[in-house]
Amino acid sequence: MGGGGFSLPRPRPRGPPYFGRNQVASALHQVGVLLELADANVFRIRSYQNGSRTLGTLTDDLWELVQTGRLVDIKGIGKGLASAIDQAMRDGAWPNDWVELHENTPPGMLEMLDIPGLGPKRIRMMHEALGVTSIADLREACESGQVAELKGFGAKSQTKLLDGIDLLARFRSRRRLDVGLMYGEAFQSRVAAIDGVQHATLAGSARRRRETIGDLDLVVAVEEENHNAVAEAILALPGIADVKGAGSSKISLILDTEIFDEAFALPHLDANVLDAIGGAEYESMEAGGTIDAQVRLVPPEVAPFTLAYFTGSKEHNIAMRQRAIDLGFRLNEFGLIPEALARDLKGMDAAVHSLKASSEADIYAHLGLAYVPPELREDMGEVTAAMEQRLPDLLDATMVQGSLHNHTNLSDGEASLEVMADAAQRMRWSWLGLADHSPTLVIANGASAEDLLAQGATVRSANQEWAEQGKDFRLFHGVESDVLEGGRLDHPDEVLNELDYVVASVHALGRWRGRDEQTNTEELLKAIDQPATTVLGHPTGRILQGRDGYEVDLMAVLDHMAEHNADGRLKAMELNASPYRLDLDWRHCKRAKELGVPVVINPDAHSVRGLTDMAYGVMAARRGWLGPGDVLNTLSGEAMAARLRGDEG
DNA sequence: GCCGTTTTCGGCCCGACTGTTTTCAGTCG
Repeated sequence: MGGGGFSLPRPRPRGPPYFGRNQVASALHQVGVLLELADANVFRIRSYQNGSRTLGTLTDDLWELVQTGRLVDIKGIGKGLASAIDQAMRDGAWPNDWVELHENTPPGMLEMLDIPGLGPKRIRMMHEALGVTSIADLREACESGQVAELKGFGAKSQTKLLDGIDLLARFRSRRRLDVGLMYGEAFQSRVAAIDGVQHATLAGSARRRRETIGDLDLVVAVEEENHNAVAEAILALPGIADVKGAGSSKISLILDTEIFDEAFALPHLDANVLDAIGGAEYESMEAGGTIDAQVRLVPPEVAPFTLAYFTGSKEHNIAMRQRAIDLGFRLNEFGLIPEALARDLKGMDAAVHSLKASSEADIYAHLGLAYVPPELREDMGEVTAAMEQRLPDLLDATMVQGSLHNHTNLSDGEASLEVMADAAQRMRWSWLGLADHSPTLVIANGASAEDLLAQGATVRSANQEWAEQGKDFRLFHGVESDVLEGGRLDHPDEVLNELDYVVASVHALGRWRGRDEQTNTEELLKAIDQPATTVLGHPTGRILQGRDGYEVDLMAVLDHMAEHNADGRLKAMELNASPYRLDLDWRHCKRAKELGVPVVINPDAHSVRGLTDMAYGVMAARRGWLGPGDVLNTLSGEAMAARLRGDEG
């Protein structure tokens, strides 16, 4: 994550350690990709990929493991990787062969990996035979007919490559969760309505509620004899821009906005976010956008296995397969088959011997596992937890009583305090926090101290009125303060002391993205140490599909916040619920929970409709293993008031 | 390159589809 370009991370100015955990993970990922293009052993490639993944989610202090020689204790890090990491962190230089791989691989070959249907093997073949080193070269080679003459290629491959290049130029490869779910739910309901379809279920990353969705997976339960008729009906649906492939059990499509009954409309966006994702150009692209979809047609008795298989993730499936193998079974999209009966049989032939399952829960039960909710299927320890019956009870949207970070028309929100409060009550919340922008953020009409304090008076009188009416609803009055040089906040203490809470957020992305991880982390820690700071807002500043966040060691930030909380000072981490942000990332939610750092899910609403973004925040929180006790949003108005005052319990 | 209550060597998840082949390699999920 982060960093942007594809080059080995540069050492920190002060060391050792010269590299942080994220930088080592990034280097391993890059070497994995470069090895693919270099035609290396696939299992060697996988080792680098596994290593990168492991370090990306490692909670132990990597530098400490290096110093105590315990790197090899990490599962997936062996002698080879350990010695490379050890040397790099101590000396500030990556291994020579890694550097050489980079130098010997033209950057254009990396870009070609994004072309659909083209992988490392054929990129390499074209490189060696035709000297193709970029997408532009590839287009030329296709147009002049050279590619079709290569062994293993033909006229069709050549045409598909040209199509793929066009597709790459027009569309992004992944869609945000909110957009992906819109397409997915529209497609699912159209397919479910076809005669002969028993049920159609959205699987894949959409069902796991990932922050972005690559393509839609739809598992469709249909009796065998109806497969052909249903397949034909699907291919005749509106909104199919292209058919990439259609077999007896699998259909691969590209959907466009014709899939929607109503015209495709974008939500209101604040200027900041719109700018980061490309402004008006983005809006027109989104309105003309597409998404890939894979449909699997299976007999009803097989559907639970297919659904589990295509809900994934790949890593979760590998862990599940391993569990099945350990128990003497073979697990695939057709069934859970005792190895003794399956023997040499393949696919559906073997599946006739499968154990029965009427739902996914049965499959987990056959394997001695508790049911794993889709959001957790990422191989982040959920299979082991399911084995030991210690999966968390997850948060759900009905448990939410309020949120802290929302805007009114005092700064850049659309609606007044009264309208926002009314909307929150209609959502059955019992409290709402208002945190308008501070003066430094001129672009967002940051409010002066005077206006802010006047808003506080309005809040108090509104609260008094509700109390007198016996209504269980209250407003909390805060501010979203910019984090300034040296981690200072944007108002003097005497102003901040008048407020219920302070959300400290970084907005000067230009400055923060130009600096190294260590400097950013130190400045963020200082902002957290300010006595008035209650919440750290959108902690990395990322805009999904728009821009990377600034570099920061969030594990260190969370450790620091944990110390404050242990000493009785409330320092909460925001999970910004806007589908354009979903920042805190779910991987770090899990860490916050382990450390006892409270998370507060905030829609960062700039309008009444913005409050409904809360739903995406809850999805991300579930992915991060958070339960009702891990977030502030489930507290009653009274309990929340006590937490903000600093009372115990 | 990693890993080992069958192994320090020989495995490493596995099936569908496509386009090129006439038995298979590449790509994808």
